Amino acid sequence: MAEKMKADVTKKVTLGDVARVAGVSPMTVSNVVSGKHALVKLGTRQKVEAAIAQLKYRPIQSARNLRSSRANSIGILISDTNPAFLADPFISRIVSGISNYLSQLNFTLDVQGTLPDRFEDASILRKASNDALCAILSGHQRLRRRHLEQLVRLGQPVVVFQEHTMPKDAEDLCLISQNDFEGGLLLGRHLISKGVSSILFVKPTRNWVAIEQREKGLFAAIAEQRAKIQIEVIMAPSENFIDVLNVVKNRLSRDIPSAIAGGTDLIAAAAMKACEYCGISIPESILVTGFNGFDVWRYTTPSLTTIMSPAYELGRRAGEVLYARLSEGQFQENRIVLPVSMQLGASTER
Amino acid sequence: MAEKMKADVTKKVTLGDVARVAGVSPMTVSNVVSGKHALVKLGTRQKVEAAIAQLKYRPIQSARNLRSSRANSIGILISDTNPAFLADPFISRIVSGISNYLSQLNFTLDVQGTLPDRFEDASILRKASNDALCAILSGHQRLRRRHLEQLVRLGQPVVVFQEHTMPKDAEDLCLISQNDFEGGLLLGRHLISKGVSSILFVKPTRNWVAIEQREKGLFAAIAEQRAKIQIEVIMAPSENFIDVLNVVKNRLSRDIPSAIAGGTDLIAAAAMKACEYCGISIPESILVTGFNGFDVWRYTTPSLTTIMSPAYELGRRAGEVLYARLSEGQFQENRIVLPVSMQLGASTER
DNA sequence: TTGAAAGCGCTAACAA
DNA sequence: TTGTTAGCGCTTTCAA
Repeated sequence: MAEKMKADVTKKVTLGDVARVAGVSPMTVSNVVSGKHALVKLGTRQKVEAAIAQLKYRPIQSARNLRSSRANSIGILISDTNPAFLADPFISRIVSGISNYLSQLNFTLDVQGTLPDRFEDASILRKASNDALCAILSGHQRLRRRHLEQLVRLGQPVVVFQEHTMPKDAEDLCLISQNDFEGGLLLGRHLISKGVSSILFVKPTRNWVAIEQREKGLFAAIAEQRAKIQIEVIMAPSENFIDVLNVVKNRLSRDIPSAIAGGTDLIAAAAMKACEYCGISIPESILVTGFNGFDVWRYTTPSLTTIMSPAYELGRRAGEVLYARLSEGQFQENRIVLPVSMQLGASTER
Repeated sequence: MAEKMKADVTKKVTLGDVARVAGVSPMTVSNVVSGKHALVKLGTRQKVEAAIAQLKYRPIQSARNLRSSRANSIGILISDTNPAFLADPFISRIVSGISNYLSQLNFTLDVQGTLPDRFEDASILRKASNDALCAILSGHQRLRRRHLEQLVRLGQPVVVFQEHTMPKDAEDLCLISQNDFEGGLLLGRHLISKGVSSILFVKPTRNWVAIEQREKGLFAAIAEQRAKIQIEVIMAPSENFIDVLNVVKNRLSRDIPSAIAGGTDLIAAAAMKACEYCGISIPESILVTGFNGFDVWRYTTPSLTTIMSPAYELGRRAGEVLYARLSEGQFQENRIVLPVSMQLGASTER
């Protein structure tokens, strides 16, 4: 008896149990649970709902998935050298955006991080458990290209963020990115309007595509204005605070450009510290801009002029596009580029 | 013929297909795929592995899960008012930690965010698709308590972060938190050692448990030293930068305490801006401390003395504890509290 | 060490 | 509007 009671508590409740209690067939319960209200008379539905509540029935997803051969689940694989891969504000916002969008559609989001050189062994790639995959790549161009091709070869819908080169025969792939070029352009125009005569662009040695685009945008702004502006690019060994600080301090000991454009907000923040250290006041003696404003720009002194990233929106769009792809059988677009906007701060205010 | 080829490409490869190609039974393939190497002769295994590679076979998770009634999956439900719920550095580190730990065990992590008042309707709670659940709660004490009880009633293993009160009859629950009290204590002792005579603790109106603990720790440090130190607590309507800035500016117009302890790093950063605005220099005229050092402390001017949060480790421990729970049938401990450490910055350096 | 049989819980397809 | 039948792809169980 005790044995039996324990079993009652432990054993999972099935559709059949609900059907028995409600006095209907399993199929009717299935229709209620799946929200196919048109197929079930109101009174029947209420009986079923009562039985579901009484038994605390929760559908076993794996059984639904197996039978319907849809997982109602998307996976996202994130390549990053930092074990706390979600700590990157760009990444965390993308993932939040896609997660929220999918939750609302009753989809699950499986999140997995990987080191760039372990990408190909990621367990999420080795089992078929998601209807589609997303990825954020990192590492050198060649490596990212290989990973992109591997994703395409899986033969399922794929969305990749912040990549630009589309592999051949990749119909079931959609690339989503923000307009980094435009961001560089906006900052360049802004600095020119402030009358700068030289710009120092600071980027990490390992420069990824977005940084390249930002740099190109900056150059384009200068070309566009036919302005006689010196532009110099220096590289820090990493995006690490101390590394950037030292490189910039060292560079500033030579002479003082009229503006520093950081490849990212964190680079700009470290550059600002370098200016402070060298006794160069911002914005009086030098202007500073960042890129991808999330929070840092608020906390720097002075507050930082930067480009606002639509990262959350990137994730949401990925959700939309994937859901449409799964419903309609193919992507409507294979490339989506979202606009950015400039956030003015005190660091260029004069 | 074209039809058939298309079908070949599209149709999913099953265990049976692999078995046929390898000339063995499905059971043998299953044993190879599941890594049960002791049960399969080396030569057989190699044949099977060749067939798997040739067919690009990936096991259908839902079928495995259904048959074995284990999902190899953990869900995490995060209650937060911010849609970009992963943008919080504490949360993003917890999730990264658990994700990495589980990936390595071939477990999946399903991530879902929810507004605090929608918690109970979260789709992750309405379907049985994970072997266990984690949660990060938010909102008022009563609400969080209700959510905790709801989680326990699901009848599956649950880990909840940063909660302290254990509901009755909750054997299958483990609470994991960092030692916020100790953090407050460390900061309090540090400030006392610097000879402060008054401390202003700044916290949000909506004060959650961790903040309470930090405050208690601060008070305990003072009690411990029998020091004649004034301590005053003020509340900002939110953790929002501008809100904190205004509240602190307003308070500083009255008089200047010898130290400000922010309930979080962001609060401390805003308080520092307020000091700057009021012409009060840090650390000469006032000391400032934060809490939960992730990145902000590096970028403030001067750099901030703060408590380093073991958030990533919290997540990793959750993974460990859950895996052990699933293997052994019960939690070994129902409460885990991880230590914190102090990070000294220039904001208290004198 | 390998294989055969059975069935996990659900829903597609069809029948009534 | 409801019910019946069959089977999704895998692993448990047992037999050889």
